Amino acid sequence: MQEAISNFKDHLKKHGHFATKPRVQLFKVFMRHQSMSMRELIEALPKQDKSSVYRNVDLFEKLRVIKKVQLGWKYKFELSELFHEHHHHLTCLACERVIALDEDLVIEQEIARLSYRNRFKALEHTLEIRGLCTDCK
Amino acid sequence: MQEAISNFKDHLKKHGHFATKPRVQLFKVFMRHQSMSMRELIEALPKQDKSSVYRNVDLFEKLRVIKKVQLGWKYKFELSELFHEHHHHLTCLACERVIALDEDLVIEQEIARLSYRNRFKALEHTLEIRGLCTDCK
DNA sequence: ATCATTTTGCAAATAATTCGTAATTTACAC
DNA sequence: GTGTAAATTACGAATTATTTGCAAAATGAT
Repeated sequence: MQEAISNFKDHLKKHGHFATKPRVQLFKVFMRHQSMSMRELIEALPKQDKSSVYRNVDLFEKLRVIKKVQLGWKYKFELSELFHEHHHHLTCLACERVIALDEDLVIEQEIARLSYRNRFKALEHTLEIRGLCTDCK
Repeated sequence: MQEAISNFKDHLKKHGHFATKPRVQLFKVFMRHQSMSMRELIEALPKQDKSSVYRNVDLFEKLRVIKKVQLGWKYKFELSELFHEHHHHLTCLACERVIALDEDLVIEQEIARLSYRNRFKALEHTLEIRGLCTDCK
């Protein structure tokens, strides 16, 4: 917990940015939630001006602190593999429930193989499987 | 080509919607392009009112004619596997170039396995690998 | 503590999306 | 083809989301 925060601060500084209070607060919001939409972030930080939230979300994305993920019809943000265990998503198109899957070695390996074959340096990836969950199908 | 269009029309009718001229035009735009953003769609159909484009994109998404995909920092729409060969994406975060990969059996199989294990009916999926292409790394 | 620089908050501008409604178009029965 | 009911469209207006400019506040280094 504390370690993640100081890693985060180092990450910002290493890239020439200040580890300000609003940024740490934003980071903590991401630590508390699996994924957050822009609207949810703004609501979770009522003291902060929303343009600052926008700016910092952009910055976090550029620095790969967070990444954008699709979840059903929406897109949200969540901590990148630099700050959180990697996982994949099953999203129910009916009830919009999201099931997070643990890292899958078969898929990770295949992604490594595909990247290598295309002389591509893979930094991150997202896999979303959309369909119907047990209750909805 | 013609066949895809009549399949599309049947698909609409089967689900209780009219195969109108604006919808067929929109479908043709998707046939001509790998992927399109909302803005690109509106620009590609200057005769159509943009609220109609929005409504039809929503409808297409609901009927799974198209699906939303992430491409780098943006998201776009492209024909779903019902109307186009399935594929995955490598996106360069620096130059934003997108490399489309052919269907990959290892990944498809693993997705089938994961879905089965979670009693989930998978309808579609998207995989995006983000990183740096040969020229940018 | 001081200074140069970055970042924030605020207000205003711009862009994206949704909504209401009248006019048009569609599918279908004749 | 013509008529008809229902769906869909275009248009304008309203909302919502995102971006921008700038003064004030906060940051890290000295």
